[in-house]
Amino acid sequence: MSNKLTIQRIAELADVSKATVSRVLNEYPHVRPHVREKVQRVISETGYQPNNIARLLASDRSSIIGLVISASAQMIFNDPYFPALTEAISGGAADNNLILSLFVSYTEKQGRDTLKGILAAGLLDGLVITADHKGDAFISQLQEAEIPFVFIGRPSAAAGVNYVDADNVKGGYLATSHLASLGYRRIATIASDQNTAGDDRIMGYRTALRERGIAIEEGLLAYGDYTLESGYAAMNELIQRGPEAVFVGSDTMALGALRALREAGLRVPEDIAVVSHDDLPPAIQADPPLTTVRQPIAATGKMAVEKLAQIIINGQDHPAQHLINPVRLIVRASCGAAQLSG
Amino acid sequence: MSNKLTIQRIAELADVSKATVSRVLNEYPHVRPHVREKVQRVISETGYQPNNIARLLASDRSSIIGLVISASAQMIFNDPYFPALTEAISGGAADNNLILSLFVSYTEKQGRDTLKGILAAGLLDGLVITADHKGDAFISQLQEAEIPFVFIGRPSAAAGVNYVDADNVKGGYLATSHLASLGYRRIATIASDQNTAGDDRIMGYRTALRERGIAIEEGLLAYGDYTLESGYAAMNELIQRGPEAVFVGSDTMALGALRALREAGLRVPEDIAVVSHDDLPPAIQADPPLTTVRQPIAATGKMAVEKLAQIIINGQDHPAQHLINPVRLIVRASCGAAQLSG
DNA sequence: ATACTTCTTGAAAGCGGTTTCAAGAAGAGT
DNA sequence: ACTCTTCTTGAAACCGCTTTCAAGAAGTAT
Repeated sequence: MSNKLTIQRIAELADVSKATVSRVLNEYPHVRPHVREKVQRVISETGYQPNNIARLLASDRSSIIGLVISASAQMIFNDPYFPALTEAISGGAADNNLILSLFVSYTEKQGRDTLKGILAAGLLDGLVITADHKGDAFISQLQEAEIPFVFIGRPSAAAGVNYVDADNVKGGYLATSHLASLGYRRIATIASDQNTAGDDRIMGYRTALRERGIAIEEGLLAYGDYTLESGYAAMNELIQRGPEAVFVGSDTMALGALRALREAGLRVPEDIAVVSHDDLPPAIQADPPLTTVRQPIAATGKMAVEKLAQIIINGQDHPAQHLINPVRLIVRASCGAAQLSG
Repeated sequence: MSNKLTIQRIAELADVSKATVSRVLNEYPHVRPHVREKVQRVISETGYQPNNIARLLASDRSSIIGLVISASAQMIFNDPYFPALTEAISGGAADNNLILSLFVSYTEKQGRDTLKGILAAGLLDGLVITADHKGDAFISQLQEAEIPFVFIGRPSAAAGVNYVDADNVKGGYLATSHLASLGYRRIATIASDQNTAGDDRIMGYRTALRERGIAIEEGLLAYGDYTLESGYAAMNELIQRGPEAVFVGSDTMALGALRALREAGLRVPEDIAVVSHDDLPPAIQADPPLTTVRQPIAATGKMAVEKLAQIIINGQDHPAQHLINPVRLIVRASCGAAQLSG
């Protein structure tokens, strides 16, 4: 309604055909420089903005991608991970001239329904999927719909699926090795068995211990679901086992672990060292500040969108790509390293 | 591409014209029940889904609404407020058959640019705007574009603007009155002067004190920006003044305040009582659990979308509506009430 | 010059719906 | 039985842009 200008009007003003205006708009070759300039002048003078909808209809592309977040409410609201990721993806979409639509669901079943609706509507060019569960149920649905998609976080059935992930094995390895190198031997871990990130971090943990010839004591492995509460509960369990150090699978769970330790009268790092994972704001705010494995969330989000944009334009590549982002250890006070060296 | 079915094909199968199929699709009257059923049968048998884009082009409506979040990264990542709100709006959009697009910006200037892009693209039917600043700059831009919009949180220039907000004055009033009724006299507050929510809560605070005949001591007012850190800093300032109680403008800032108190060796609620605002998860997780004013974030988000949907369909109403959601006090341990009564 | 290519360009045919318009069918009133 | 309304319905125009196709213009090789 605000936009009375159509391509037809511009064509008239520039004294060419609609087709030529369209060519200029889409930067096609085969337009004489002289004509191209004239059209561009008219466009900028009038402030003409092509109608996207019409464009989409004619070109069979919407430039809208969806971000599907399927995770428990607990997790979405208490761990800054999802906000951080969402923000990165939002920015990435803007950079790629894509509109980002957001779909949030709390359970796997709800996620499937949401997805069904999205796919049926057929408005989206592609999807970025991220879930706190293994989410394989989504994959067949997506593949059937033949819509381009990229996962964030490796799905457990990853064959043929494009995904972007952090190097979680390395993350668990770095954290654990760091603790081991500081001389700790009884190193516990609080991980998650809900998704592959948790599995991978445990694998890194095991590898690090094995490499150092430290026997793995299954009683030193506890599980949480990324919430502060679960970290608290898991730590309380572990305390019985008298660990010297603990690698916690997320900053938020580490906050819970710290609370459990404080209540038990244990000092960090003097009585027990803590290293966590993610390096989100809580890590710095914690008392003591957490030594943690930094995960490049912003880069991950951006890469996912870029990969998706590329698939949308060029078609799926074979084989599917698995993009793994490097992680690195950020040393703060909770591991006791500063204390030892200082 | 997956969808080879067109309205034309359905028309052929049902042995009617495209126009009639369209009428059935849009639930228009003047179609014989018998014909309507036949068409519906064909539609459900084939699983036909009308092409949205085409629909939009023809009907000049996109069914896409935007959510513009303009707030500092600090705030978006550290306060569950925005995730909670986003989730509610996402759900509300789904309920109203609207697609939600997300736009995040960190600064007011960036927000204006984002908005400019959105408006120029002309793809959206309406916008929900929420900002941590007073954000009035957006309003003229929106009004010029003649796009329907609803604010969440009262903009300072609210005339003629539809908005949904919590009853912040009441929030400040309830919190402060509660503390006063428990016998505290030197009641401090940590508020924000960045947005109207903060202003309103302070107003409620002042009113409550005035009503009880408690003199207002300007030194007992400190300011924060909704981050944990700012709550910590503000509390440290206030400690000098020896308050008996403090009303903190958000749960997250209260967490910071609690830390400052703990470090100062003050016990909550024995040495100083704390009441906060929002009742988001941190309030329960805090130690001690926070007495806080519950703000119906989910309802607010939902109402905003519904209001927007209504404006999109029926046009702007005059005068603009201001929807204020009630708040209520949730009593937990941090105010000392339980202790007194138990 | 002549015959081919290669460029440029506009006309027109979509894209898949919605909406207008007119006409035939059915119902109402006298 | 006849006229005037009100229902139903299909044909066709239209939404605003992209893309195909064909033709005229320009450039090149003989």
